[in-house]
Amino acid sequence: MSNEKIADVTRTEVKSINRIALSVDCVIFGFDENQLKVLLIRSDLKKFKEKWSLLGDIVNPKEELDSAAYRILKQRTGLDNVYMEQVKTFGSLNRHPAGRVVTVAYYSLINIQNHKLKILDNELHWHDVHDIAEMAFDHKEILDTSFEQLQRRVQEHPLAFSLLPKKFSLRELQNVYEAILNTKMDRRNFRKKFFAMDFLVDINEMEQEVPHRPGKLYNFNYSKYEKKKKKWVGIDF
Amino acid sequence: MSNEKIADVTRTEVKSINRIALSVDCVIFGFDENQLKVLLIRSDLKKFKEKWSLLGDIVNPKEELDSAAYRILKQRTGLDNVYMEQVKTFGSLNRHPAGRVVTVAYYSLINIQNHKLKILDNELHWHDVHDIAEMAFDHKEILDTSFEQLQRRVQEHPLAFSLLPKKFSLRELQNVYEAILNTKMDRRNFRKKFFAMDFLVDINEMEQEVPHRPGKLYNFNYSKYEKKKKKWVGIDF
DNA sequence: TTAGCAAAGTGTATTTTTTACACAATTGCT
DNA sequence: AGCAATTGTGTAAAAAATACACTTTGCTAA
Repeated sequence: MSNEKIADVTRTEVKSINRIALSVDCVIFGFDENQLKVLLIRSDLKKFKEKWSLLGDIVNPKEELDSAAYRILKQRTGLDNVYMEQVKTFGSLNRHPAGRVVTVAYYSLINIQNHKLKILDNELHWHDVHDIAEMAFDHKEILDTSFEQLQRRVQEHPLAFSLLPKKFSLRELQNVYEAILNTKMDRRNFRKKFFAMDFLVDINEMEQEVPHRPGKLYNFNYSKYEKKKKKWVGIDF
Repeated sequence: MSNEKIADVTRTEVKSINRIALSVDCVIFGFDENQLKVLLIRSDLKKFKEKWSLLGDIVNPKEELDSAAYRILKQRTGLDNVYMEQVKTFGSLNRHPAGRVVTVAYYSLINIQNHKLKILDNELHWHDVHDIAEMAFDHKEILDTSFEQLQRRVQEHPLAFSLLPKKFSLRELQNVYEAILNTKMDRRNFRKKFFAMDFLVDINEMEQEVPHRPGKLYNFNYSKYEKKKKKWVGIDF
């Protein structure tokens, strides 16, 4: 076969015998109790009973891939306007017991506080990313790949803010980085770096109801960031 | 729909009506005349006549995605054992005139000298990556995305060597980085950096038939690299 | 009210990494 | 023999990353 094969069918269609079931799987990350969490559902496949799986669904032939991923996210979390990124496509012949199902993996970052307001499905649970041994299908591999991609991307793009409320303290921000990168950072150097980038806006509010000196709250200024992306300094403590 | 839908069909199959044609497209990079090149074929679709397209084909339902990509590469270049990496999956509803065809993009890096020995198809041509305006389908977008991924990855992994013969001079190596990253680098600092990493093996040979002082030739020591990956220093001149 | 706790906030010195830069040596060519 | 082209080499300056400790603030509980 060669790519003329596609060409031949221009006026007809790709032979139906060559079609393959396509799904999307969403790795939904959240941040709570200073841990990076992932939203999973209890698998109801007999084969995988008691295992957890990612949130996914078959892609409709008339549906964009990204739309399918957003649809699932919306369905499961009630959330809109969420950071989402394609990770990789997994297509092992035997990855799904129902036959050949190729899946396109996405990860997304949500503010878990928002989500808590709308728990739609009590088979859904947040799991500590580092505390997951086995999963259904090849979902552990998908999760691992997504997590690695997140670790890489968070060092070069302002993703951490998607996991936090609009107002956050520097400590919370640092906690996100420490949770994702699984490291400890120096508080002073962390602050220095972020203030030097100059994308944080001091909103003149303080943390409330903390049993110690409250920290200042900040916003992330996305539009300023868009204008001077160049100035983003790698977070690689 | 929810992911129970997949579950329901465990013992049957994903409904055939939901299946989608799946293809792979290969972005095959080579390095020649100090330029980064990409191997394209003249599209024979009427709609895209006179446009160039990537090398691709439909994925057989019983074929792994990676295998399909390797199959195309082998067919078109005669080459085996080539560096290849999945880039992203493109699935716009109208990206292909034959109907819904979702395509998984791969890029690969080959030593163009090897390939020259086996030009199998005279509709194939090497194009300067920066000298491509329009392409068939959404292939320009796929090429751009792949090129950007290559630019990112080459700074963190020893990919450049895949574009060169086994024996190469430091000047050739630097030329690869300069071509991919589209920059000029300082020769002394470049040499310093690579020698510090200590993965180059001086094979005690010199360039032949150059009209000036010949440079030393080196191998890249992959096994040493595998052992101490940590020591790879980002190439970000 | 006050003492103690917990975390916020802050600056400097040291080390490491990156960058800038110029001249002698080698080979092929005429 | 001299020229052209490119290799090979070291050091100093600048920039970035790291290490590190004390004072301040607000809350809590005696």
